[in-house]
Amino acid sequence: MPRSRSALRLADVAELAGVSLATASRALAGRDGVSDKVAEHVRQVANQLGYVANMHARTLAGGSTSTVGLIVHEIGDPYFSEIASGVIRVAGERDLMVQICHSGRDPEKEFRQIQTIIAHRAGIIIVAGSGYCDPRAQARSKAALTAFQASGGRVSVIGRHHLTADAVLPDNEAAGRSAAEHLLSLGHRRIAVVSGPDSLTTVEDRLAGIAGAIQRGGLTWSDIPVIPTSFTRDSGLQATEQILRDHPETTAIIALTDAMAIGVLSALRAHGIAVPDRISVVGLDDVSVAADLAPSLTTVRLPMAAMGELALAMALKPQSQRPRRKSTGHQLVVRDSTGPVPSG
Amino acid sequence: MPRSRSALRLADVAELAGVSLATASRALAGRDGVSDKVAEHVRQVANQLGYVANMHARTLAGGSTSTVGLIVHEIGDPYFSEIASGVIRVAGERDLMVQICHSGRDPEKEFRQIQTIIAHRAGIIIVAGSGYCDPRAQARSKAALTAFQASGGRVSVIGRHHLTADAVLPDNEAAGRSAAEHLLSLGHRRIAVVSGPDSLTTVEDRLAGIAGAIQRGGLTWSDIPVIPTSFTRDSGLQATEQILRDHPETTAIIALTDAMAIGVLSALRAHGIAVPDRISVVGLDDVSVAADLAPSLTTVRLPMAAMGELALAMALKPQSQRPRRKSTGHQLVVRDSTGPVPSG
DNA sequence: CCGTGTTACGGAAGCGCTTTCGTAAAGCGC
DNA sequence: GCGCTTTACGAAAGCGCTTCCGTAACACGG
Repeated sequence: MPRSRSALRLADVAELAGVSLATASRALAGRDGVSDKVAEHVRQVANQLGYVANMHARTLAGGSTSTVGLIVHEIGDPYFSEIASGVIRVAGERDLMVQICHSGRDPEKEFRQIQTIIAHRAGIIIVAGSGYCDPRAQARSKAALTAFQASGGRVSVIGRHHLTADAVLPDNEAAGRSAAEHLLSLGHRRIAVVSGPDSLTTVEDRLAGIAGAIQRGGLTWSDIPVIPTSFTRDSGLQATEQILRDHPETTAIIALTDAMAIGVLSALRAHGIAVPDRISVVGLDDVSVAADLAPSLTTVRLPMAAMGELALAMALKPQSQRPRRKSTGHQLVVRDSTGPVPSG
Repeated sequence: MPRSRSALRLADVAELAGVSLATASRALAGRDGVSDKVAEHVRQVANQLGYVANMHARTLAGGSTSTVGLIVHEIGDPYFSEIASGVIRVAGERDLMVQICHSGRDPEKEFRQIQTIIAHRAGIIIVAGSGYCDPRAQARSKAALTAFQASGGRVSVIGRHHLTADAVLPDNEAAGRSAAEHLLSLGHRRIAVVSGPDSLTTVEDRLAGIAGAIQRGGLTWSDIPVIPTSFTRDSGLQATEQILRDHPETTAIIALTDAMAIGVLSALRAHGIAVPDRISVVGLDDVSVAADLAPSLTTVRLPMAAMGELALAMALKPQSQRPRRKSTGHQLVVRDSTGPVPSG
């Protein structure tokens, strides 16, 4: 698309204010070397003219970059839109722009998006969402981000990645453990897990937490049916069909994300199976609708918006010697979808 | 934040390829005036070096802008995140970046965000979400956007605004009518409306549709309790409390958005009121969880993602003589939250 | 063989800003 | 009053790219 040329340049402001370009620039940037009187005058003229500096020129000239790139799987997914909301909120406070793009959980596409963001000379790149268990999947992205950091860019990631960058780490393992322990404490022994793509670290970690709890509960992890699918409602639904067919004795289902848990509930409702009387369901994430489902969903809350805020806040600080890592809390939220194991 | 200086410039590529800056630029832009052989060679060198052009320099130099600004109320709101998803999808196909910011439904903040987007020299600005009934509320935004268009920028809005720009118009009035007619056809006569801020055109339009249907149904619009609140779940919840208190004979509630309808359902559940046996509930929008609530929510579907796609698609076409306006469809989706008026 | 197009490329002028450097004016002690 | 530093400002050099213009090199018809 064609460039939009706003005729209004700093030169116009300078001329009208009767000062030089340099002085005008300094005045507007709030830099010193200009008397308060002149500075104020320039600012007034600029304001009155409705002048807005050209970011491109400003950045090119060696000023500062004021955009942050955010890569999410898909902004329509509540998990990511809540993270984005946190990022945008913090960005708004600092007058930064947030550029969002979709990775579609495709390492290749993710790489291309990173390239684009770098081309746009963002100062900060935030990668939200799970990393890949196989380091090779993200090798190119990693190289690009490392180069980006080497040249002064800041990177922070949300979730476990094979990247040397500041990281916000949702405690997926503890969250998984928490979900499993909750079911165990209710007496459930026949538990099934609706899992996600096993290439993702998030899946790996959550499963690890669940496995740990299961074993500590005296059960054998390998006896537990784990259905790998994708992180969507429909996958949850289909996985549930499979569980009902292959493991009819199941009394509790853990879905690795709330999105899938919604599908699980939907499938159970379609089959007329009472929740939690016959089967208990627990999710992970606590997306905002979890409380409004019926039965309301027992889940483990991860503070998505806060994670977004934190990720940007970390990136805004100067790079530290070694990458910072902040774990977020998690919190079991018991609602109506879980109950004691059915007697009999 | 400091600028990230990638040492890699087009000059480096040109030198390594043994051509001039001009030729290198042309080769990479795919412009003609370069032999295929040389062009291919330059492209290869660039690729191998991992060169990515500096957008700022490119834009400054009179190239084209490749960013679109999107203003939403709040990206965490499913209504807007679905719109954003559509915008980002189309943008991705064209290698455009999408900058998202929050207006918070505050005209002043909206104006500031527009300024920022303009400063970033976006070529396209998309304003999503309701306009304000009072033209003065958006006067400054309007002026800024008009100037933006005058200087070659493209603007499209989603929802009815007092702006001369291409518009995607969700048919709010018809949607409202549809919701009301559905309840009337089920025999409901004692209907209450959970409304939103009456400063918004969306509210005005949806109410108008409802009012029309009500009157055509032989009822008096002014007899219908309309509770103005804000567009949130919690407002829906509180409004419902008020309805139950002040209008206990109500048999059906229309919530102007699904978010509020979720709150309505929640309040009714808390009071142990059967839906739809005692009270029917209908929402508007059809956000993706509407189908998974229990009872699943009868609502009127607006194609949010498609609206986002359309808005960007329109803006990508050259400006037309008179602003284009595209109405979107709407579709009543009958689910379990509505039923015949209780006998007795 | 000359004039005229045509093609392929290089030189160089900006795009609008920041920033370094230079300089005039002002302030200071003696 | 003279030299010194300090302050307030202007001139000009880029930042990395696109694009206008100029110029060889070559092909063509007459």
